[in-house]
Amino acid sequence: MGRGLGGDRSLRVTAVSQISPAHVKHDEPGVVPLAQFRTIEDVLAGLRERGGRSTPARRLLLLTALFRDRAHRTAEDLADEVQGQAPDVNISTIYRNLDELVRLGVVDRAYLGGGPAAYHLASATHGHLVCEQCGSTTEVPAGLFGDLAAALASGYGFAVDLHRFAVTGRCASCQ
Amino acid sequence: MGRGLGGDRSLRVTAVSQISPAHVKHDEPGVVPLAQFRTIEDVLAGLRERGGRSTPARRLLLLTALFRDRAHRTAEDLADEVQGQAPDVNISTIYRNLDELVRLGVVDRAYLGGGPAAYHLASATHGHLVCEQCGSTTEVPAGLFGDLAAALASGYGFAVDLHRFAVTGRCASCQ
DNA sequence: CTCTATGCAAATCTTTTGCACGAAC
DNA sequence: GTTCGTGCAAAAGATTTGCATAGAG
Repeated sequence: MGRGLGGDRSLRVTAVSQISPAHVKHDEPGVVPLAQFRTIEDVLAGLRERGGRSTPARRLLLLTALFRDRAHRTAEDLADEVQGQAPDVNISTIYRNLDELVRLGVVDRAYLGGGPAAYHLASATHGHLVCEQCGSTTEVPAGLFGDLAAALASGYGFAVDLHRFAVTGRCASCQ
Repeated sequence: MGRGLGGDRSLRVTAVSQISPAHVKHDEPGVVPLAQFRTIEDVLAGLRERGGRSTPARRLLLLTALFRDRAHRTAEDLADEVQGQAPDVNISTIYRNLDELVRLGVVDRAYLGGGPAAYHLASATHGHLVCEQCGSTTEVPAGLFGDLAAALASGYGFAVDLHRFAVTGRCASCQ
C-alpha cells in the first residue's frame, strides 16, 4: 500500500531508528522465553532442520544486519546494509527471509503505525512507545505491560504479544 | 505501499469489521474527554469554524458511514458505503476528509498491524486487541489501560493515545 | 540430481498528490 | 468572486508474486 510520501509518514519512518538510548536497556526477564536462538549458527541450524538452506544472503542478513545490534530497522534499511556487502541481493529476498525468520521466532516485526514495519532481533524484553507527533520510538521494559497482559489474559483469554505492536501517544518533549 | 495480496493480510483486513459484540460496550468513562462532537451538525459547525465547508460528500461520509455505528472500517469500506448513495465520490476525497476529521478529533484512526488503517468515531472509551492468527479485533474498555498509561506518563512522560494503536497477541479461540 | 533460494520484473494494494473545474460562502 | 472541495488520473511507497535460473545438500 502506498504509504505515500506523506510528510509525517516519512518522519515516522525515518524515526524508526531514533531510539532513545536511555530506555533501551532490558531490565526485566521477558515474559515469553523466546530467544532460543543465540547465535547465527543456531539460526542456520534451525533453518536446516526445517529443510532450509544456508545461503550467503541469509548469512549476510543475519550477520551484517540483524545480529549487529538491537536497533529497529525497516526492510529497506536492512536491504541497504546487506547490499553494502553484496550489491545484488534483492529486497524481495530480504522480505522473504524476514518472513521466514519471523515465523521461526528469531526476528520480531512491529507495526509502528502507518509506516513500514520495523524488524529487530527477538528478545522478548521490551515494548515500543511511538510519538505521534515527532515519530520518535522508545523502548521500555516488558515488565510495564505485565499487569495489562494479566488483565487481558484473565478477562478476555487474550495473550499479548509485546513485540508486534507499539503504544502510540505523545512523548515528553512533544507535550 | 502495496501491502500486496498476502494471504494473512487479506484475512486481517477483512476481519477489521469482525468485532466481537461481547466487549464492545463502553463501561469506563474514557480518560480523555473527547467526543465534543455529538451530532453531525456539530461536526459540520466545527468544520465551518475552521473555514471549512459543508459539502454533500462530507455529509454522506459522516451520515452514511461514520455515524451509522461504531464499527471499524477501512477507507475502502467507507468509500463503498458512500458510493452506494453517491457513486462518483472519489476515494481520494474520502481520504482527505478522514484526515481532516482525524485532525478535528471526530474520528480515530488505528493501525491494526500491516493492513489498511481502521477508522471509527472517536469515543475515547476503548482499546483494540488484534489476534495475530485469525485477525479478529476486540474492543476492550479503556480502564484496562489506566495503570499502564499512568506508569508510562510518570516514568517516561509519555501520554498514551488509546485510539491509535492495537494490542497484538493471540485471542482466546486461537490459543 | 533434486529441491530450495534468489534475482528480476511486474503486479498489488493503500495512500497521497497535481491539476483543472465546480461549488460553498 | 474568492477560496475550498472534488474528481480524475497518475504517482508513490511497501510488500508480494511468477518465473527462470543459480546454488545448496
